[in-house]
Amino acid sequence: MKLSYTEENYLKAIYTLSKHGKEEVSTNSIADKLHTKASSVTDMIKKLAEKKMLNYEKYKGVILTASGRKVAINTIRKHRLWEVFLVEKLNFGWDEVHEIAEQLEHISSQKLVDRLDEFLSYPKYDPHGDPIPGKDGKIENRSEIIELSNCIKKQIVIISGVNDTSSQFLIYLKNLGLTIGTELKIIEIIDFDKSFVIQSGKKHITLSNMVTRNILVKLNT
Amino acid sequence: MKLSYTEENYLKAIYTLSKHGKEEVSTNSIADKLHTKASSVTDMIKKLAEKKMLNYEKYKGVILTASGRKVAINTIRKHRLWEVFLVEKLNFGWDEVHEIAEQLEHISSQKLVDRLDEFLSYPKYDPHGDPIPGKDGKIENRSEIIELSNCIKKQIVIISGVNDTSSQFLIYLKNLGLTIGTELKIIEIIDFDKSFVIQSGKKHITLSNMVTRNILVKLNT
DNA sequence: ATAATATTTTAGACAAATCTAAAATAATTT
DNA sequence: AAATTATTTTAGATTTGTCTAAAATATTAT
Repeated sequence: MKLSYTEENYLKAIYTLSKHGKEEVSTNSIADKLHTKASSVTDMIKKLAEKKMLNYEKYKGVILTASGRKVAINTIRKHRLWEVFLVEKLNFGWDEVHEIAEQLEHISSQKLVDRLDEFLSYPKYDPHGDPIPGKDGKIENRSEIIELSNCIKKQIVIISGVNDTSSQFLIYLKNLGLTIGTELKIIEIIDFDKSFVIQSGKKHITLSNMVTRNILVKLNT
Repeated sequence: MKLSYTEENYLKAIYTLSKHGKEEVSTNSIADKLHTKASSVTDMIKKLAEKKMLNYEKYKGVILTASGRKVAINTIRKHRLWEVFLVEKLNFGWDEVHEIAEQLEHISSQKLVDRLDEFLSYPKYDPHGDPIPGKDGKIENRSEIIELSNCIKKQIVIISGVNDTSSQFLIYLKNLGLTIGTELKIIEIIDFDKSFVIQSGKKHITLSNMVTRNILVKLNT
C-alpha cells in the first residue's frame, strides 16, 4: 500500500512514541511530536485505521498493526541510512543531517534503499549511534556498548571495555594512552583495510581493524 | 521563495517546453507534458504568475521570468546530478534512474546539491548525455559531439572525431581497432588517473586520460 | 461521588491541487 | 467575413491535510 509523506510521518512518530510500536499512544502526544493539533491527529488516525495501519478505539489511543510497524521501521531505516550517507560520503556534520534526512526518508524505491545500504557497506549505526533496522525489519536493541569498529567517522565515544583481555593487547592500549574512560573522536576510516584514525586529546592515532574490533565504547550522548 | 513540489514541476516543464525558457508556452502543451488537464494548468499558472515566476496574459500563453528560470534550472541541475549519483555510485542502469531522480530533485538543501556535485567530481553530463547546469545556472548548449573523457560509466557512444589529428595518435587508435563509427561502451573509469576501460566488440581496452580527451564521440540515443 | 480539569472528538471551514462541464476566446476554413 | 473547430478559461466540485471552537468523554481532586 502506498502512503503519503504525511502518513509515513505519523506512523514513524507513533512508532517512536510507543518505544517499539507495541504500546498505546495518546492523541495529544502525537500532536506534540508532530507540532500539530489534536483534532488533526484524530482525523489522520481514522484514515490510518481504515488502511489497517493501526488499531484505534475512541478515547483510548492507538497501537500500530504489523503493517504499520513495517512502514515505520522502513522509514526509520531510510532516514538513518541517508544520515550515514550524508556524514560519511558528503562530509556533513552529524548535527546537520536530520532535516535533510527527514526529506530523503520519503523517497520511495526499495531498490534505492538496498543499493544505498550496500554502497555504505551495511552500516549498523547512524551518526547519532542509533541502530539501523535491517532489510528484514529487525532492529537491534540499542545496546549502550558497541565495538569501536562499528562506529563511524566523526563520532565521539568513550572507551568502556575490551573484547580481548590479553595483557599483550592491554599493554598495547595503555602505551597509546587508551584506557577505560578515555574519550575518542573518529577522524577517519580507511576504506581499504578498515583501519581507524582516532583522536585522543591532541594526538592522532591509527588503529587497525583487529584493534578496533576489540575495543568497546559507549556513545557520548 | 519556497515553492511546492508541484510548482517546481510546472516550472521545469515550462522551461523545457520553451527550449531554454525564452519563448511562450501554451496551456495545452503544459497539460500534455504533465499529464494533467488544461483547466488545472490555468489555475497553477495564475498562482505562479502571482509569485512572479512567470508572465501570463490570458489566452496568450506564459513565459518564465528570471526567477522562474532560475528555479527550473536548479531543479534540472538536481535531477541530473542525482542521476549521475545513481548510475555512478549505486550502479543503476541509465534506464532506471529517471523516476527516482524525479523524486530526489525536490529535496531542498543548497548545501546538499553542492556537496553532491563535489562528491561526483563536478560532472558535466548526466547518464543520458544531457548537460548539467552549473551552480551559477549556466547550462551548456547541448552539443551532439563531446569528448570521451566527459562520458561516464555505462554510456554507449560512437566515435565521431578526434581533437589530436597527428598520425601518431591516429595510428595508435587504428591499431586498437578504434575508428570513426566504432561503437564503444564505457566499462569502468579509474578514479585515480581518470583512465577508461572501454569495450569495443568483445575486447576490453584501457585508454589513458590523454587519449580519452582526444576522442570525440556522439551519444547513442 | 460530585466537581473541576484535562483530553479527545466532532462539526464546520480553509488552502492546495486537481477534475468535469460549460462558456469565452482565438484560429482556421470556406 | 461568417462559420466551424480548437484552445483556453471559468465555475463549481472533490480530496488531502490542516485549523478553530464547541461538545463529549475521561481523569483527578476534594
